[in-house]
Amino acid sequence: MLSSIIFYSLDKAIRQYRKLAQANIDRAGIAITIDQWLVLRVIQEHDDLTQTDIAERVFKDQASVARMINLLVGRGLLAAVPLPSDGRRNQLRVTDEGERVLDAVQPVVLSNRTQALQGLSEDDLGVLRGMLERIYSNCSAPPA
Amino acid sequence: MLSSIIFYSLDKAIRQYRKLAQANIDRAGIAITIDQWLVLRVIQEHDDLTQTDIAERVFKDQASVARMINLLVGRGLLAAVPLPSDGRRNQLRVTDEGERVLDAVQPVVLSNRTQALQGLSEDDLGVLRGMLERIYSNCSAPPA
DNA sequence: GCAACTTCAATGATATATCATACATTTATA
DNA sequence: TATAAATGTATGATATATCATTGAAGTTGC
Repeated sequence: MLSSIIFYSLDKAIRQYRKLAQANIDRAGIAITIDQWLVLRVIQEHDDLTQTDIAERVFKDQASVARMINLLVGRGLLAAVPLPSDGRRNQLRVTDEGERVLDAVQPVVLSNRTQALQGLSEDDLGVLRGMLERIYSNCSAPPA
Repeated sequence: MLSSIIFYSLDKAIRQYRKLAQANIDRAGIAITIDQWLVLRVIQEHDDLTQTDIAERVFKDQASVARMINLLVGRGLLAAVPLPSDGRRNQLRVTDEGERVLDAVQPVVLSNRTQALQGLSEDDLGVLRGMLERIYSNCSAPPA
């Protein structure tokens, strides 16, 4: 029965994509992980998000994001300065070095996607995305 | 462009499914993670695999599998006895307790799948699987 | 039969992932 | 305005993930 292997295929595809993506980033001599890259990009696009907001967007836990942010700050890709308007928060900003890394990663990401999606038309991708979203919402709802 | 979000959707779907699955297993009062379950099942079905073989099947690293096996042995779900024919290996066997856990998890897994795949026909799943396998093989090949 | 190679498993190092909790700071409300 | 509730961040505990290495044990080729 197909349902018995669909999650296996799903897992397999995403893992292999991650491997490819990470390998190509490494090969390009860029020292960042895909997850770090994703967090950095989210912050670049929205510099006013809380850790919880960021976590939601990258589909991770707030605790994970807190630790990734620490790491990125430690590596000089991200700057965190206390926010005067809210004593609990920091203003996060991608540093110049961080911008350089993001710029360097961008073409690699594009070529990864191209390679990964060879042979799939825009229509195919629309269908694929629809089914994935369906699975997502099925899993989000309480059981029938 | 759809390609820019397809991996996001993929990640989102699989993560949500994992959350659902783990929540339902927890709710059933079964103390096992999905990954542990998967490893245990693979061993149940093939009791003559090396850690590397198992790792390949569950799409993880040999080191990860080694640690999971240790954990499962520690929890009494798995037994490891030295293999006379090969001093490097252990014979792995699911214990009675392990079998009980697998039996208990089985219906939960089935109902998870049913819920997650609501509204998708067998044909849909065939198409989905085909595309996922395509992505997988695209990512496995060296870049064109 | 032994040296070179391969395979198998274990482990240190590093980075996550998640939960639960702790603590500080805001915000809401009685 | 005190106090309660909510929010934001950090961190301990535990489990993973991955890479690189180690070391033991098998296999091969000569």
